[in-house]
Parts: sequence; structure tokens; C-alpha cells
Amino acid sequence: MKNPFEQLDKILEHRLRLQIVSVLVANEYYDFNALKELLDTSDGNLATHLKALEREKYTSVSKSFVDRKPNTRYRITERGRTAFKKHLDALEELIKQQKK
Amino acid sequence: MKNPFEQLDKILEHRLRLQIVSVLVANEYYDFNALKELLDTSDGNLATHLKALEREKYTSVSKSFVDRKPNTRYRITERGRTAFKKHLDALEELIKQQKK
DNA sequence: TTATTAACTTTGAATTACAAAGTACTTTGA
DNA sequence: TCAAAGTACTTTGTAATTCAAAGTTAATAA
Repeated sequence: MKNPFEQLDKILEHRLRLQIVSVLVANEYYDFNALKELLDTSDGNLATHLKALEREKYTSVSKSFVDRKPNTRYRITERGRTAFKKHLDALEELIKQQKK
Repeated sequence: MKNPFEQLDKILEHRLRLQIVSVLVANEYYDFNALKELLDTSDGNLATHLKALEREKYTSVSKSFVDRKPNTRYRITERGRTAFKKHLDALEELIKQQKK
């Protein structure tokens, strides 16, 4: 890999979105409120970034009722997982090049 | 390190600025035009990001004449080097946590 | 039936990013 | 000597991004 900077994922360069994806890679699913608490952000802002990830098909959404309350679950897609991996690989390469 | 996301450097989250700093860490100095060519951006944009790094005291600037032409050299400062290292460490930690 | 909760969407403001054009100064070429 | 060109900007204007607050909808709880 010659220039890892070019391999960086535009969408995942944003801290919050990277964090969301990272949570979804580590957990089979995560719901809206849990994400909101974990990431300590407003629901408006969270919804915006979730929408951006969804638009990119990095995540999928499923709605249901849990304890008689609406519940929205977010999952990583294969596409999202691949993008995340590629982004981390680029970062890793970048670090490696820097260290030598 | 519990949460590497919090250790990320706000200024270095931007691709172009990270790239500039990375070049300056690897080279004793780099001048405006060489950076412009390397990063393939407009001089207005480059100047803006260079100014941001300078404002943060991550870089220092020295002006002189080379071949009878004005020449501006940018260098990394100790503060910049430390910030870069810390940012990369956070990324490394983030990757490590992800892999296990 | 009023309040509350979940998960938004809308709105609006602030910040950021970017390129194009303009500028100041100098040097080189005709 | 005067025009053209180069360097390194600054200014300007626009577009995109980010964010929180407020509003919305639908359901349940008291």
C-alpha cells in the first residue's frame, strides 16, 4: 500500500460515525437509546449520523417493540464491515509507515 | 487506555492536516509549493489548513529566498510531534481493541 | 386523559472546507 | 524599461457539515 491516506474512508473519518460502526462491529446489534447514552450526544445529531451510515448501506435498521415500547436496532452490514476493516487497515499502514 | 476515541486529536482528524503533519514529521522541512503538489490541492485551501496547524502551534514557518524566489518552509514543532504521536497511539489502541 | 417515552424530522445557526480571484512583491525576459 | 511570471498568500463567496433545540408521531402508562 503506497498511500494509505487515499484508502481512508470519507464517512468513517468522522469520530462519531467511526465510533458507531465500531460498536456495531463488536455487538450484533445496538439500539438507538443505548447508542445515544454511550456516545453522549443529542438524538438529533445521532439520528443524522445514523442516517448517513444507513444511506451508505453501512448499517441496517429494524424496528420492533420491546417491553411495549418502540425499539430501533442498528446492525452493521457486510458492506459496512468491509469498509470499516479497510479503513482500519489504512490507518494501520499509515502508523506502520510512520514508525519506520 | 479505555476509550481511544476520546484521545483522538480534533485537528488531526482532518485528512489533509494529518497528511501535512505526517510529511513534516518525516522531513526536516517542506515548502509551500512542494506541499501543494504533493497534496494536490489549491493554494487557498492549503494555506487555510497550514494556518490552522500554525495557530495550534503544531508547525512553525520560516521565510527566505531560494534561487531568488520567495520560499516558505514549514516544520513540525515539538508540540506538533507530540500531538501526532498521541493521535497515532489512539488510533493504534483503537485498532488493537478492534482486533481482539 | 394527560404525561411520558422512543425515535425521529425539521429548523436554524455556526463552523468548516474549498476554489477562484485578487494581491504584494520579486525576478526574469524582451 | 516594461510586461510576464512565480511565490505565497488573503479575500471572497459558496457549499457542505455539524450540532442542538424544538417540534412531531405514535404508543403506552398512570
